[in-house]
Amino acid sequence: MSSDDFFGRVYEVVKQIPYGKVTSYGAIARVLGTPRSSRAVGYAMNASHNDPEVPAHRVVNRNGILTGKHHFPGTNLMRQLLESEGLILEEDQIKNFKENFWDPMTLLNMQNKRGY
DNA sequence: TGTATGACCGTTC
DNA sequence: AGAACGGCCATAC
Repeated sequence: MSSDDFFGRVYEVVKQIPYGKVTSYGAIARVLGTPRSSRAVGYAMNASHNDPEVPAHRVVNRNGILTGKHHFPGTNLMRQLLESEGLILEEDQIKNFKENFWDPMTLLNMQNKRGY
């Protein structure tokens, strides 16, 4: 994938989300340098089925709500995937969202500290 | 080339 | 504090 491919960049960020952690569309948009493109991030996730490597279930909205649940096969797949990673869900909302939120910008800071 | 759509977000009533 | 509105960006047709 080329670095000017928006979808590709979104997928690269999503792939970096640690196991058991989640992030938001807006956070991804910010780290890509386009803070207002959160909707486009969601659009990219809609097409993420092209790349099975992308853990799309770890991306929720800023309220920790599983807005993309209905885009997964089955009825509760997204929820089950998150629960299997140790997250606690209240209906379709992540209960301990703040504690398990992972900001992609953290990764960039780490890379910068490493001298890159 | 122009219009319509969406797995969103921040601000404003 | 909760609901409603508008804006913004990248695709699809």
